[in-house]
Amino acid sequence: MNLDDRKKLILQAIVEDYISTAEPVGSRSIAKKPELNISAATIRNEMGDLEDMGLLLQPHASSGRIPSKEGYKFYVNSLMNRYEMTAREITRLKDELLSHIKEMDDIVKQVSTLFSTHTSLPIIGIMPSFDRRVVRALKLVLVDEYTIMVIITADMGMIKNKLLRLREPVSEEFIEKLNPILNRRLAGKTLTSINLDDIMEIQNAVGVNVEILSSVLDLVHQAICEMDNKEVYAEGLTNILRFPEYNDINKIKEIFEVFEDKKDLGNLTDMAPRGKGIKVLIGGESVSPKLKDNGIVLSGYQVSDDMYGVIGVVGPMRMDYSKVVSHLEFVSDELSKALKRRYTPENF
Amino acid sequence: MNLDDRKKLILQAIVEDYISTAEPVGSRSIAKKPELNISAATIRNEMGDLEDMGLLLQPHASSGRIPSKEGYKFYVNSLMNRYEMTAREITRLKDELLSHIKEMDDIVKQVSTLFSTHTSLPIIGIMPSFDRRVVRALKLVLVDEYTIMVIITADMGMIKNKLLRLREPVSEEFIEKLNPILNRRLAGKTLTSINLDDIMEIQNAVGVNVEILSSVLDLVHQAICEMDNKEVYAEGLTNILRFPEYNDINKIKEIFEVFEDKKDLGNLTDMAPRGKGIKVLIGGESVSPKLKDNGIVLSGYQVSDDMYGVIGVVGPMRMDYSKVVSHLEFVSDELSKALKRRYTPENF
DNA sequence: TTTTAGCACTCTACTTAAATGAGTGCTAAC
DNA sequence: GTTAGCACTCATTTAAGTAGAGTGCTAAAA
Repeated sequence: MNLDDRKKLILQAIVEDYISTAEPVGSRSIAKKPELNISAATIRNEMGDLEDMGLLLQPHASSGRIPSKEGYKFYVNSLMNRYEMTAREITRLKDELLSHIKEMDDIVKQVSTLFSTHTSLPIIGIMPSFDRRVVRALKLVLVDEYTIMVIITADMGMIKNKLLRLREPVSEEFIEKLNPILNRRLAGKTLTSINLDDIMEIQNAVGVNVEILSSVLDLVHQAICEMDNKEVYAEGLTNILRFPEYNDINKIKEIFEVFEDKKDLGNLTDMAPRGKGIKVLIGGESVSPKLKDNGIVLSGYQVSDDMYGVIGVVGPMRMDYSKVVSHLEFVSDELSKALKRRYTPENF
Repeated sequence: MNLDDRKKLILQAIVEDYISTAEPVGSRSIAKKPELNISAATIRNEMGDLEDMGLLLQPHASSGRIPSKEGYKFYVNSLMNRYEMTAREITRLKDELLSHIKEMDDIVKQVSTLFSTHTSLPIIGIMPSFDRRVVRALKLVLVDEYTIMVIITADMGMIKNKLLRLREPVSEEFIEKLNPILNRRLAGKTLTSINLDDIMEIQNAVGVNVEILSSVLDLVHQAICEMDNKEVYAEGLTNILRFPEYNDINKIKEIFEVFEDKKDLGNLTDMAPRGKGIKVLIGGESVSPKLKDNGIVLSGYQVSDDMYGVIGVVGPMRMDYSKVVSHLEFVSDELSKALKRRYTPENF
């Protein structure tokens, strides 16, 4: 798509006007801007061209124009000015984040909540997936005679645990015998690479007490599988209700359903940039058809080279991308830093 | 409040009509009912009386009547017929519950979700509070040199755990020394009764290694405090949007805010009946002012004599209390049974 | 060739008025 | 005490008219 400078200026003016007013933009209101010294009639002609090119839409014959999906995309990719956060804003945001984060284990959820109040927009936070982690140690603890806790320590200091309830009692000695075997066989593997074969092998290696061993191992395997589920937080959804595009109850229903189920939101992991950087989705149909009229600004945050989570801002398609992008960039960066600090080996 | 039989019949008819239609009820539509053989004019007179008594309201001068808050209360307490679930319904509900519950630890959340789809109403589930539990054992496990896991086993087979991240490394021996001391001092106490004094006492009793001990003990204390937070689940809130009373965006905002924050919902614990039985709240202002126009049907479910959680159904004040009450009673009962089965000592 | 002023035309949103109808309250008769 | 009848009220719907924002097109100006 190639536009001359004047068309670009006009498109930009229309998009920004529409973003801030939510009303279709007419030629006159653009002509009034002092920085553009063009008559309304000329702008009308240009608008007609932009519409032909698919960048603008006319809700009805005698109304102003609104940006089309393509129009937003072009704006975000080529026209949008970078919003520079003021020193004030930076301080405020930093304060908000730092002063309210209580527990490190819960940091992604908390940052999502705080950032949601900050932006008055819904925020989605996805925990880094555990699956690429290399198992450092696996510990079975006998809690009571029918209950074992599996504690998996992976690299980066990630720790997960799970309770196993058994049908038959086990003894302390059994656990103590099993522990070194499990560790010898599983340490050094990534969680995803541990499969039933490994488990079977261990079973064969031990030989004794087969019946109970197999049920324990089966549960360990289940536990491992469950652990690589990524957790998805969705915070501050009610904020979306302040937008006039959510005057319609069916729209409200749709978006709340997506956020209630959360399953589709997991798809965002594949769409966010791995390392630094921001991705803007104009229309979230690739996440869920119900998000087709939304804009989503995504960022990956990093804990280590091969471990990243996702944090994203959801709004109507008509959202202040420029501002959201800078703020999200900042938050995502702070989050990465905090997590790196937390999970860097030196800190252990 | 004393009503003659005819007034009762009329009030009941009005409430039930309004519950199913959401439209103000006129004298004629009541007069048409064959079981009442009274003319519309008479009914008008009676309606006037019922309005004077504060049981009915007239939205505007020439409209039909709707039940007032008092009207609903009277209906629920004195007029409502018990809804008997059909065999079909019972089978269906049982199937739904049994076939979908995967993990016992998560049962309350899952039952809430399932029951919410079943009733097409929002469900609130509150986990039994841990605070009355008597500590049976407390186990510190060294996960890595900077990380300890506290596992608390209480009576009824309840188990909770928490990670403690330390600033200084600790040794295996230290943990092994601490474990029996902690157990000796804390076992047999209820979680709420464990306070800083106990912790201080232990610290004095040990004496050595004071600095690190105090931070460990401090964290243990924190962990214990955190554990008696009751978890609140709120599932299927979007279901509320199908009611015409939620055509108003501000109403939607209000109720979603309550459910998003969840803090106020914790108040429900004090309002639910302890043992068997159902409590109906007409207007939830005692929970949160934002729920003043809602009806809430509550039930306690029991794990043991002194351990109960809450499950409740939220709807508009105009909801089918009769049906909801029976279904909730049934579900709450099943939940109690399942939990008792799970947490009964014989099963360990 | 490009830009602009002018004007007729279109379409929505708002206002006003009238018609509809559900439902009441009151009165008088049963 | 009950009921039929009737005048009255008020929300809702329908229709018509108006205002206003904005366009597209044409013809003149640059």
